Amino acid sequence: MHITASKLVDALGERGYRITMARRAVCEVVAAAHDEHLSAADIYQRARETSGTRLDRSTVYRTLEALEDAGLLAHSHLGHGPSVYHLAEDAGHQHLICRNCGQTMTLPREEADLIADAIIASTGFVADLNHFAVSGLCADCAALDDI
Amino acid sequence: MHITASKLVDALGERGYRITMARRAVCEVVAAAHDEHLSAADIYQRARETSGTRLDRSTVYRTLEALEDAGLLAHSHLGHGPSVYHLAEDAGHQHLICRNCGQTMTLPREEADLIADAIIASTGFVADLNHFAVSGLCADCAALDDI
DNA sequence: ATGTGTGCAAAGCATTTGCAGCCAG
DNA sequence: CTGGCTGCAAATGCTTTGCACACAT
Repeated sequence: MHITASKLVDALGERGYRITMARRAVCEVVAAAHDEHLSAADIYQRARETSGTRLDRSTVYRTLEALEDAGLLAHSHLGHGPSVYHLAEDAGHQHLICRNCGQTMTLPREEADLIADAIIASTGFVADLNHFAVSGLCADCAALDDI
Repeated sequence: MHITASKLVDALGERGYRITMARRAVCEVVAAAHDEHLSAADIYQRARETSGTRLDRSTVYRTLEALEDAGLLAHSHLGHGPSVYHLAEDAGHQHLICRNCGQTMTLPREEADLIADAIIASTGFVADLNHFAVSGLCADCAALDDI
């Protein structure tokens, strides 16, 4: 099951954050977008559309920061573009982004966990895979071998 | 042995790039900085100091681009800051950056290769580890467990 | 009432681009 | 001599910040 917008809002409330229209709007968008890779700009645009409210980019950033602080949301850096946000519960996988075609895919959680375990065993470093993507060539582009 | 500035310059020449003062200056800095993580701003500053020449940021970026195009240089994204550049021959390891103390360390090449192999086996994706860092907590910060 | 959250505007930072002149080939 | 390369300046894209007012508590 996926977390609902009201759960996000409630969690913010419990953390001492005030519940406002702007925050509600951002929570709706974020909750509705499970699995999608939304940039701050995407969230801003959708939040404006769904809630006719007047809403500023900076408010979106501040709300996303609050959600991250509350441990409900996380952002990843997929490539050279803007950061993308996703629910914390959707985390744990590793993003793979093809430097040739730009396609992004994911490495399943179990695989990612194996890698994280290997890194811990060898260095003691507790890796938070999925914060940064891994760049490379997808199977299709690698097959072209003329990159 | 490490590559020298003149080898970098020569390689640019062979690729059809013209040899200029600006390019020489950038090559000196890059060749002298093996193993260091230099941002474009660092390179700009050092290149200005070492070669009294007048030099512009944009020229540095353009030269770095030329060096990358020639396969001599690569850049990595270590964190939220600027990209860092290093000689292509120094690549192959995976950067680990602690989200708490900001310290960066490296995962040895053999470990990184094992991971890359696991990713290929499971998805066909040819990972270029070391382009993006892995975020997480270093052993020391993880031990604090109050993050 | 009080101070947190808001929109607005402007700054910030890393990087890119347009352009007219310069210099390597 | 000719086009690639330069410095300069300005623009870009994403994100952050300062501020006075608004509103959730």
